[in-house]
Amino acid sequence: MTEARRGPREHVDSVLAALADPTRRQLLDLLAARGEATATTLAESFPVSRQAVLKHLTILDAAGLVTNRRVGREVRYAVRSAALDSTARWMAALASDWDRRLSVVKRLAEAAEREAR
Amino acid sequence: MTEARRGPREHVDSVLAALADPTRRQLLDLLAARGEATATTLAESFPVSRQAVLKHLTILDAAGLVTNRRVGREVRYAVRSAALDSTARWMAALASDWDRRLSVVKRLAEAAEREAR
DNA sequence: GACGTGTGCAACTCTTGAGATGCATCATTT
DNA sequence: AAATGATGCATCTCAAGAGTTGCACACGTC
Repeated sequence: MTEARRGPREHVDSVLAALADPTRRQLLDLLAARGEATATTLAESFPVSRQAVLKHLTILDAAGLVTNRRVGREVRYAVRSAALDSTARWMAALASDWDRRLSVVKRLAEAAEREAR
Repeated sequence: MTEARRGPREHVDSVLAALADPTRRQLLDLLAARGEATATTLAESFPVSRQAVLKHLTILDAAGLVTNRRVGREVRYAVRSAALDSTARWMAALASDWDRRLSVVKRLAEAAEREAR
């Protein structure tokens, strides 16, 4: 179940929730450094249990930030930058949207002040 | 205490943690629409109490996403897009960094395969 | 200076999520 | 098919965070 189909809103939601945890960000960094790794391998270079790592990987997978493929008896995970990239774009758009609205409010305030004179 | 001085790492951390909550994102949207508002006013158009709104505003303030100024006996909050913008840049940089590392790993894998032949 | 309204603080409840443990299961290897 | 090593699942604990309620304090107004 590698990433379910969802609207952009829920997508952003899950990515932000996934990135909110410091452990998951470290995990992503480690994964990016190795290219591909299993939950068991990752847990060895990590201060938490394999099951904890697996939970995080499941969450990251639901957010579309990682993918997994089965190779023999092991499941290898890899980073998937697309979801992160789209969320970055969303944030940038939101930031500029705020700026737009704020400048509008500012203009209105100035107009009201001129009116009051 | 409008946004403490911190390194870029902790900054990103607090922004992501702040944005992880859906209620806070709605709150930011509402704030951006009004330009400026008090915790009491915001709570009136919101399904939560004033204290709950205030808590969220405190967290958003710590993340640098809002500012507050005192006007008479009320405290008015406003959106501050700078922190969001810088976090968006951080995410985009991270995404491209992953891409870079992944392509390196891919090249190494191909080289190893040629070697094996 | 008294009254009303908005803000600030503290304690409490309740849910969520991180982490651990134990055991079952499934695929390779001999 | 037996043994080994990896994954998968269920349950438990514990701490953090969202939300509420109640009350004290501060600021403008009459």
